[in-house]
Amino acid sequence: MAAYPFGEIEKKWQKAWEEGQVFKAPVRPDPATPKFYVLDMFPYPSGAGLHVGHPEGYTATDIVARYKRMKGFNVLHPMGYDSFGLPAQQYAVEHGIHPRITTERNIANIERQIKMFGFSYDWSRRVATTDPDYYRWTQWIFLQMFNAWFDPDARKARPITTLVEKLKREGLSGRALRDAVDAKRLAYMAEVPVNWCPALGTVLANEEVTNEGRSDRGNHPVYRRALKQWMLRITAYAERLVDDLKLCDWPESIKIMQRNWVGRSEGAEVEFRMPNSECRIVVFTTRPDTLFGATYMVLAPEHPLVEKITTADQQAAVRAYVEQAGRKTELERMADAKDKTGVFTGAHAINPVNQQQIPIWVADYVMMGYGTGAIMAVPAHDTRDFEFATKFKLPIVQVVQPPEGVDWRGYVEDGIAVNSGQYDGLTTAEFKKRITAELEAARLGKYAVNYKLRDWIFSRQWYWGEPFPIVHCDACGTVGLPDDQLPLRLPDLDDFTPEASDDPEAPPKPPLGRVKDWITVACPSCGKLAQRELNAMPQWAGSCWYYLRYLDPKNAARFCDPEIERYWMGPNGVDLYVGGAEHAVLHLLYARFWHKVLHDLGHVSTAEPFGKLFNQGMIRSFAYRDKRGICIPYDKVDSSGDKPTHVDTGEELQVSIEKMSKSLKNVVNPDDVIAEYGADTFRLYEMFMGPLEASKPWNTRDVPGVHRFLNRVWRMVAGDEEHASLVAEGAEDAETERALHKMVKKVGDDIEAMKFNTAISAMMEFVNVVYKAGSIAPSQAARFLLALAPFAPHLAEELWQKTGHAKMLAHEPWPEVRAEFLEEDTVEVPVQVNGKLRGRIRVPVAAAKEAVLAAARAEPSVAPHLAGKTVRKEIYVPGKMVNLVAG
RNA sequence: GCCUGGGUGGCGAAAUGGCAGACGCAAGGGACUUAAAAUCCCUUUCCCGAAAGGGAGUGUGGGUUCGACUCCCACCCCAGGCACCA
Repeated sequence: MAAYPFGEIEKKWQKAWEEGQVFKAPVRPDPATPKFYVLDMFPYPSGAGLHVGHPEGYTATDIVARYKRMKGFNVLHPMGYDSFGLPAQQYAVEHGIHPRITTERNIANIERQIKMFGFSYDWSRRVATTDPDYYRWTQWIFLQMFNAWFDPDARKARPITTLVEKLKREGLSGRALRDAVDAKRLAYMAEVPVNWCPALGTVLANEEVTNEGRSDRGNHPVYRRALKQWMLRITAYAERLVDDLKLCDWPESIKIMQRNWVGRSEGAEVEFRMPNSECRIVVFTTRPDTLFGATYMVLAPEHPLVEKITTADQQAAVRAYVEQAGRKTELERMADAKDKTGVFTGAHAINPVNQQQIPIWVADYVMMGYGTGAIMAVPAHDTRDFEFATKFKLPIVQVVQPPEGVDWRGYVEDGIAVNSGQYDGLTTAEFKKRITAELEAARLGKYAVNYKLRDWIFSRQWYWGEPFPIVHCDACGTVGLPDDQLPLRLPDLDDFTPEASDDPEAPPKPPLGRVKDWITVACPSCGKLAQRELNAMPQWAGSCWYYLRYLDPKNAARFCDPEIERYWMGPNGVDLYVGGAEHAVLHLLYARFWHKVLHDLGHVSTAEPFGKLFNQGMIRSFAYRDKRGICIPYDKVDSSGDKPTHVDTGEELQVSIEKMSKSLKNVVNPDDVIAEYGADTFRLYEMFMGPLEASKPWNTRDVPGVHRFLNRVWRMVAGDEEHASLVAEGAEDAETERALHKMVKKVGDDIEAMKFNTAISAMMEFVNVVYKAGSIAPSQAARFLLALAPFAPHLAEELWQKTGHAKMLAHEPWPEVRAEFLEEDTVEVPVQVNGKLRGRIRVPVAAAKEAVLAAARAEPSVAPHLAGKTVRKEIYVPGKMVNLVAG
């Protein structure tokens, strides 16, 4: 395909933009100029480099950034790297290469790739989470949390000193005071059950554990085990994380996912007493109205009361069960969900509403981590209790009357109370309200809210993460480093392997523990020898606040200057944040949490970090399989016929659309596409494929289509050996001018609405109009180039220069749209008879209804359909449609 | 099981109460060329028909409306998320 010289042009303008610092945002912006902060989710610099999914979001934000600059905004459009993490750590373990080296290498490669696309990033603001100048402030924010507590009265975080004062006033001092304070910090240590993999020597996240209860990497056994870990008190923010979603202009589906993740539910805590025992079992229930139907109770295997209440003759069975349950990972417990197991403790509890004695069981379908770790079981109206009761032959008592024709067994919706004494006849809602109030009055229960959300396990036993700025001192306890000792740098190391062990009970030995001259340090508080914290932070840490560092990346005195923060973040935070939906919950929830802590402590001005969020869809691609199910690479597929066939054997192949992956041999490499067609074509293709939010398949066959369009633009403006340019002085044509205004308006509106695919088709239509007309005036060509520039910036700049403009177009104003060019004198109106299209009439825009209807009835293609019928109803939607209802 | 999206030509898609298939790909035809590539022009939802024209048509079945791809009800299929959360 003969093509415009994209390779040369793209290099030329990328160099010009970089050397001219064309996209550098002002360091001290003028508050009078409106701002726009458009942000991409920064990538993890993996060894595989960019895939075609990355530039999809980056192109979209680049279009918006370039457009907003032309509209007169100060645009902040930065890029950086989320460079701590497990892959570099594992690579280091396997190849003995320092993760810093591989990380630097990978960043260099991915940055080279990103720069090929000509994105208008302000590279002077680049950050990497592994830079000591960056993680210094990650550590500083951690210390902010360590030195803060959540004041339930103020519903916000406050400095820990306010708690110390308060507790002192209450008479605490010494060790007791310290323990009480430590237990309330936003960053605290606690013994929690974790997925412990002794062979890897680290704790694993749930998603790193397979269904078989083994490690995703290496297939080593994983055990459930209680270990002392750093925790962040995100649960204190559960309510605000849900409530403040109303401030976020986000896709509703993402908000729903976040709400579900936090999982707020309202109900009551109810206390069950036991005969002949002081023990009391507190349960959480969302259905206090079903108390009369509670026929047994269940404790989680880890529940502290299990041991105390189990009777002698059940001791052995309960112990065996608890021990076996403890060995299962959370995932195994879920896998066994269908088949309920459990053991009777021999003990009974008293149902507070009817004084009945009901048996207490232990079963692993009750989780220690949710509610109180104990439930009242109402088998008639809870699916799980129903299954359990059926299996173990426990009584099932109806207490809710479902609507006519619905079986009450297993009915879990609302209904009318029955078999509930004085409460019979109440609706579920009324009953809940009354019983909760009465339990509260009798001191047997209270209104309660529970969340699925758990506190965030924040430590990892690996090397390649931010070190905790913490020392452990025998005399002073856990002490944060003073600011002047930050950053606490990662010490160098030759062997990154966490100490592996076959013994699941052996204590963790993080790799940092081997750096003998690093681990001991003078306690910042008392000066005696103390031990550094040996764990490192998880990968999420650095990405929780990077959008703030971009604002003021070189500031050595603060994480960000407050005045600069107010300018770029006000009033609603980041104006546009684009990334994949895979971060819908964790990254976005964690970042919101950190932001709220910083907000409470007065360090940032907004309640929410990301005002508007947009999720790009996943780009997948075709995968071809032969009869045996073996994947065939693209260069072995012949798709010239009706059905794809194998180039060598001619065998017909099965096509499917899948995620790109090496094993499916369907990965498209951006480098190859750019080499063949150029970056502008790549950008345009990804934006033209379909709506940004939709998941769609990459189809290499379609790429030449947009490339052809760019060639047409080139020839239209510059011509080539065989074709003269269509630009001609004095070619101002009214039709072209009208088409141009219409196009500019549509492109502008579509960019604002993130509908890039239809913006591109509008530009294609305009070029088709010009080719039909045969010429275009210079001023029209110039305005067309301005509209094209956000999408295909290299080509636009080159043609802009070729048409005699000395200054770059990057900061030219967006072309003006004038209403008089959008209006037409006459309009074509379709005419329907009984809702069926029969003809079209052309009428003046302002024509009266009667005149239009008369013209419609008279239209030759319409009249025959009315012959012999009475027109019963006439509808005219001005400028849109006529419908004649006849019978 | 629950919660989100989505299902429109041979393919990617457009239209979100008012002309279904814009724009692009692929395919077919034509022009240019010794030829090919590139380029330009035309055709292209399906069925009946030589044509004019007619009929059907947006996953399936109902409904609301003068009018439904669009709104409502039920169902089927695909993708993503959650999943013993009491």
